[in-house]
Amino acid sequence: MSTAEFIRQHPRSHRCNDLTKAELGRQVVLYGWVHGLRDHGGRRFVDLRDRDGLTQIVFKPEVDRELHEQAQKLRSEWVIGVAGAVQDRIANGGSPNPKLRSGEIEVEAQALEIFNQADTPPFLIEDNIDTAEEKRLQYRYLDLRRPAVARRFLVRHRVNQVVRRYFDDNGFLEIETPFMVKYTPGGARNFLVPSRLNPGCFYALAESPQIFKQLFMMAGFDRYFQIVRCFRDEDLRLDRQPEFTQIDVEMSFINEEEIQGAIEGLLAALWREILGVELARPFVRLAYDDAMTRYGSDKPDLRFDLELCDLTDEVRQHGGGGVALLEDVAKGEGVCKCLRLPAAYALSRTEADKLEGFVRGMGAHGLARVKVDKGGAWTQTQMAKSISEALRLAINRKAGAQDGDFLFFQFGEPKLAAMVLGRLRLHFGEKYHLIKPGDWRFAWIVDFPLFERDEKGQWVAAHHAFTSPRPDHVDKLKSAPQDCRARAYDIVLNGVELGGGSIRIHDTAVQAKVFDALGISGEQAEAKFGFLLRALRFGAPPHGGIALGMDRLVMLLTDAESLRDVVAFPKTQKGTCLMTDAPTRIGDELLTDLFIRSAAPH
RNA sequence: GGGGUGGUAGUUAAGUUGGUUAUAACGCCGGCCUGUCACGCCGGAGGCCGCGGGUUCAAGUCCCGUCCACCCCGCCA
Repeated sequence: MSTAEFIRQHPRSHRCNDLTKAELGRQVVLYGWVHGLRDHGGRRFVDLRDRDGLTQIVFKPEVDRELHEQAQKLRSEWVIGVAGAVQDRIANGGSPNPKLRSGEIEVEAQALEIFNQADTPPFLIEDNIDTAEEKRLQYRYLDLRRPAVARRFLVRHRVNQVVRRYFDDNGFLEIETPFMVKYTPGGARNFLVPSRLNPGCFYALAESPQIFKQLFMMAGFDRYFQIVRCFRDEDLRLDRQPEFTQIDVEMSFINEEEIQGAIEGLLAALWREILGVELARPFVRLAYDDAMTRYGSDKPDLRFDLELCDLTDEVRQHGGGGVALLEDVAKGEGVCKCLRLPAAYALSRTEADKLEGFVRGMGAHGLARVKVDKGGAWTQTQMAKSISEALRLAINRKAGAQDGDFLFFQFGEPKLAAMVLGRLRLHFGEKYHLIKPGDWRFAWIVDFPLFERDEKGQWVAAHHAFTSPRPDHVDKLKSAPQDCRARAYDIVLNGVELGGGSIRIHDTAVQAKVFDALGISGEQAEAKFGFLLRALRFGAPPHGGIALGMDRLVMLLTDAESLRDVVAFPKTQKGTCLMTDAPTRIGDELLTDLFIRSAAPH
């Protein structure tokens, strides 16, 4: 029988996970891949797999001798169709398999069609394999067959559907924005697309729909969302791909609370429908400064304590306490921060020494530490000997140091000191298993600075140039930019930044003041964002929005270790696709058509 | 651009101070097996030790370079 004939005579009736005792006695047709084979001579078992699950097929010589013979030829990953009867495993003299949804039944084969044979796959199509990711990416279509991997994409699909239904129910319009947009310098690097029709000109691939979604508000669309691909030509990380998906949202006539409420509603719907978990709302709000001070991060993992403390004041009051390392802090340069590891978490001296290398890898100059002894004395390092008693006692008091605790210190540049201890905190959280599974700690990080200094000391927008300052800070834009706070917010979950957004500037006068504070001239602003500024003058509603990292969301919902696990065809750290070999060199003839000459070394 | 980890049968790993024929498990191939589901038993095949150079009587092992993958910093509003 030909494939076409078999499919015509035996159209698929079920998927592998559909069959349970409810279908006993039914004639069914299943299509799928040979997942496993067990040959007992007189009984041949095949585990048939499709995207949903497994069903056991049994071939019996007394039912059809020829079919039973044919089954001997089957091999892993062959593609077959089977028609037969659903039977009770126990009644057939077997035993149920509690690991399978279909584990109480099996299908007694009465017709078999081999649609395709298969080479032996380079790795097993099973959940718990230990194969290098390199190999898995090279044969991604095989990796995607593995049930644990496939499951993540079924969840990803569910997320898409829940998001669409939620926003539709709440009056949001889903409208696409262009991928090929005008290049604007600053921010993330853009991928460029040459314009054949406009020699020497390039489009940029949109790093986000930011400006377009604001223009939707000016168009009066009021509430917008989009599940949209974004492109950034930056270095990759565990949680960063050059193309990624955002759930992009913008609303008019609202404030921070309304946007945050809408997103909390969305996340609650997702957690309810995907995980069956009811989230407590509203989420915690945490000021940026508090997050940095207490957790050393603007995306703190709130599932465990081990908070940092700031010792800058103590060090200054005691003039550095005779510790050479603290002299700069005492003179007013930089900060002194401390992480206390309670005695309950056993850390050997060797392990403590090794942490030095761990923090140096993050750019720290070193890791000063002491061990607290009885009565608040310090031991183990030079700093323990040289410090004045007064400062030592002051630090013990501030840090709450007890006998047997370790204290780890960072001095100097505030952000680096916070980051290093923040990462050390995460390291301890992991090392001592302080995180319990199934704990979802959402938080809104608020009161962000409006500006930050770039490497040249220039003030730049911390979020982006259209972020609204707090109304009471507009007067300080020029005089005290470091004190200006933005109407911006990040949503953080378990130490992962899920997304961020802001209330935008809708007032041309305020926008001009922000540009002025950023040192952007009227002409520069006009050249870069002229169309947006013009739109502001034609009746812009108060508006604001947010974008959520959709891939990261799925990563958290599926407990994936990497963003690559939830992207169907991800790129490697060098931005290549191991399956297709993209990107490739392009010949001169083709480049000539695009008016491009490559300067790459050959 | 910088720091780190790794690369040995199809896969995952072991491989001592440089030494004779490079091991194992799983997978694969052949045979047996009527209730398995990580089936079991018997037998077998399978290697450019990432690539290039160097040291040496001798290199999977030591040295230099390079490529690839991963983690981190910078970068990413």
